[in-house]
Formats: sequence, structure tokens, C-alpha cells
Amino acid sequence: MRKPEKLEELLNAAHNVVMRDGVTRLTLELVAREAGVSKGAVLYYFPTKNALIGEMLKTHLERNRQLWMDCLAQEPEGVPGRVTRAWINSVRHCAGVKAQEGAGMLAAIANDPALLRIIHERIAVWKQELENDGLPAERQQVIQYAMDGIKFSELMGMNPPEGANRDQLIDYLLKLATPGSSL
Amino acid sequence: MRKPEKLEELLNAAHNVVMRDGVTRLTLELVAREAGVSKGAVLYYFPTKNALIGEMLKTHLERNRQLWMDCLAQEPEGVPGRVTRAWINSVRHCAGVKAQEGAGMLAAIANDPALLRIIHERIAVWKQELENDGLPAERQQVIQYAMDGIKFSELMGMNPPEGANRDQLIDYLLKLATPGSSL
DNA sequence: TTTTATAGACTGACCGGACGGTCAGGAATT
DNA sequence: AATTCCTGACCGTCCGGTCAGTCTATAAAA
Repeated sequence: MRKPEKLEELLNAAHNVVMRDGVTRLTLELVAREAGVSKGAVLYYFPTKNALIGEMLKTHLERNRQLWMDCLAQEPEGVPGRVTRAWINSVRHCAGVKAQEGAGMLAAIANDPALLRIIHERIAVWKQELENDGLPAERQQVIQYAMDGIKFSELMGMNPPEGANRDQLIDYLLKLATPGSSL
Repeated sequence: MRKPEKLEELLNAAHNVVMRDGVTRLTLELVAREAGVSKGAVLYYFPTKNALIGEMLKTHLERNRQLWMDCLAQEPEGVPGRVTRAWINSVRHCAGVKAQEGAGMLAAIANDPALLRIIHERIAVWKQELENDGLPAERQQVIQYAMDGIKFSELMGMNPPEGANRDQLIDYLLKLATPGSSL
């Protein structure tokens, strides 16, 4: 794999295909056409379709992580639950991008369950970080799975919270992630 | 479609295939082999693969609904949040069956996004019922999405809560769905 | 400066297998 | 005899992947 820019271009094209045509339509042919190259070119950069999807997945996870860390930097130190609050905030900012975000993940699940392991391991680490955040375990869990619920429902377009409703919910979760708050 | 029993047998076989081999391996050929018949037989009962998946989906949703209603019957009347508590309990009882439950749904998503609409509409009704349950809106939402988080994570095997942890979490959510409780 | 060599980037034709679906007809049941 | 249930061979298509070879650009040689 030689040209990083072209590589990104192809990744982007693949992304667009999934978003516009759905996971099932993610074919090398379509990715190629979307990028304005031949199918061979795609295979030149990615030895296999799975490699493409794996890379989509990787960049997706990295972008997520980055956003999270950016939000973490904004959280005042020393207050328990800052990692969790950063996490919540990072999800809030994805509101517009939400569906986009999950392209790689969906593709991975649909195409090769083996790729799921990558997600699995990565997420396990994240959850660990969330758990060692100084919040009461039970509350921590509720917040965590509520966030999962939001993300998953958005990922598959299954009755996700929208607009003001979404904001309200996230505000509430944020409050729950702040010591001294009660329901 | 004539023989209801055979029909169920095929549905069951399809189910097994998804569970054992993954969504991507759900082919008419494999379903047929699993059921000990020819591919033609499957097509005899289901005019198309999508029809099969649609039926899987339908039975899945119906079973879910039934379980929910059973749990609802156990909830004492008059206490706000009973629909929600019944919902939580119904999910608790799926613990062993959890992964199984979602076969149809996964297949639907992976194969034909159009089928997603069926799920979408059905779930919208359910959510409506949960919202008119006499619980404070904010708390109701948190519970709802936390439950979604649990179900989705189990559906895709992505770090779901397990064992005692799962029980604890569900107990806690149950408490949250009971008026007069606080965090 | 012109020519030749070489490696990288990419194309387009092609292959093979998988899979959804069709169909003519056979076996079993009524 | 007729209807229902089912088989097995077959078809067309889609799609991942291969491959021979082309085009471009840069560098080395003349």
C-alpha cells in the first residue's frame, strides 16, 4: 500500500457506498466506481475485501477514540466520573455524524464475524476505562448501557432518540455521571 | 404454503443455521440441508428467501411480545411503571436464549434493509406503550435505552453483561422502574 | 540532452464459485 | 385421477479475486 491519500480516498468511497446503498451493496465494483477507478485499483490497495473493511473499522474506532480523548481534555481533573462524562459528551457531538460513524462496524458484522473480534477487544478496553472512573458501579453500568442503546439504535436506524429529545436524554445521563446528583 | 408443522421446521432450521454459522451463511441450500430436505422444498414453502427471513422476523417479534405480555400479567395493577417492569423482566428471562432471539433480526438487517421497516414500526409501537407508563419521562428514557443497550450488545455478542453482573444490572433497572425509588 | 531501464500505479478482461430462483417431473396422498 | 408435496438438475447473475500487460514518472546511462 503506497499512497496514503489514495488509500484514504478509497476508504472514503467505501464509506459513502455503505451510507448511500446499505451494507449489502458494499462491493469492490461499487467502491471502485465511487472512487472513479477500476476494481483492480481497489484490490491493488487492499489485498482483499476484508482488508478494506478491517481498515474502515480501524479508522472508525480510532476516530471515536480521538473524539473521546478530546472531550476528556475538557473535563476538569479530580472529579470522579470524568472519563464517563467525556464519553457521553463525545457521543453527543456525533449527533450529526452518527449514522456515518458506524459504516465500518456494520460492514464488519455483515461480512465477516471474525472481524467482530477486533471490535470486541477494543470495546472491552474502553469499558474497563469507564468502570475505573470512581462512579458507583450500578450507576456506571446503567449509564454505559444507556449510551450503548443510543449508539446502537442510531447505527441501525432503529428508533433512535432525536433532536431535543436526544439532547435532553444526554443531559440527564451527564447529570447521572456527576457525583452528588440524584434522580 | 400448506403444512404448518413443516413450515415451523424450516423456520427452525433457518434459525439454527444463523446461530451456528452466522448471518452471512444463511443460504437456502444450508437451510435445506439442516432440515433434511432439498432446496426446492424450502422454496416450495417460502416463495423467496426474503419471505423466509420475514417470517423468521415475524415469529421472533411475536415471541418477544408474548413473553412481555406474560410478564405483564404478573405485575400488580395500578402501580405506575408496570409495563416497563414487565418489559425488563421479559428481557431477564431471555438470558439463556438471548443470542438466539435475534437471529431473524440480524438476518433481516444483513439481507434486506427494507425488512428493517417492519422492525422499526413494531418497535415504535412498543416504545409508545413504554412511554405511557406513568414513569417520569427522563427516567423512562434512561431505562429504555439501557435495555436497548443490553439487548443489542447481546444480539451482536459485543461485550454484553453476563451472569451475576447482568442480574444485578437488571435488578437495578427494575428498581429504577418502581415509583418511590431513588438512586 | 537524449535514450533506455525500472519500478510503481492502474486497467480491463477474465475465472470460478456461490447463491437465488426455475422447472419438469416423480412420489405420495386423497 | 387429481392434487399436494417434493426432488434434482439446471440457469443466470453477482462478485471476489487473478493476471497480463499498459501507462507514467523518475532515474540511470549514453
